Amino acid sequence: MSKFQLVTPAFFTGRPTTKIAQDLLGTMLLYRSPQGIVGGLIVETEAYLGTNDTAAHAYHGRRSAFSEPLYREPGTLYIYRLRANYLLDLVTQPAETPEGVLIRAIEPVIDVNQLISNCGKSGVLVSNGPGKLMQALGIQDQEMNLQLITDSDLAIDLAQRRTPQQITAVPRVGVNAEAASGQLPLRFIVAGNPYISDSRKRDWRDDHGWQD
DNA sequence: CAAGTGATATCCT
DNA sequence: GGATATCACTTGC
Repeated sequence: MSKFQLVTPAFFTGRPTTKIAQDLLGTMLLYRSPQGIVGGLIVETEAYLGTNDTAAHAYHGRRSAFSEPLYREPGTLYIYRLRANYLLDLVTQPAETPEGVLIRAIEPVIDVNQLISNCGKSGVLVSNGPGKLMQALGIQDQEMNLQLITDSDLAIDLAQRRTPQQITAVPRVGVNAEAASGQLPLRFIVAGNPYISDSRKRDWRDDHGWQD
């Protein structure tokens, strides 16, 4: 059994959210599921920058029961439903600063068979999207919403971290290009990884974009 | 109460 | 690989 080095709330503050989003790439997302621990490497994230970000739930200071988690302490889980899907956000920055990072894709690593059977798919379809990765992990409710990651069944392990050869910043998905924040490159990907959502086969690398 | 919204499954070619 | 139908919830009016 390998040693863990789990991130604490301090990981989610002390530097810009854009930096935190990039730091999360290559870290190991773990979930203690009823069937045992499952997990994978984070390969795609998006930064959401609070009240000035037209794409953010907290744009213009909007605050409601729905967006409340964004205003809590760093390391708070923000799990919300978008139509038929559950999405996972990690809250960054101190309380009352409503910023966060959306986890958009992971590369399956721990108990891959369990991840596959949870979603009934194989290959990149297991986790190459924000809703799909939650299905693969087996999270299909909002029980952990508002929990601190350190108090939850989710964790991020730095001991099993891998280093991307190259991080590429591209515009976010589904953000109005006309809006002020539309073209900002706030989506970060591990270049060459097959599990990036909507990635092209020709962009994939044999080593999945990891060093070593 | 109506409008607006992103992700995915499934169909097709 | 591309097009399209289907899904549930939040917010502004």
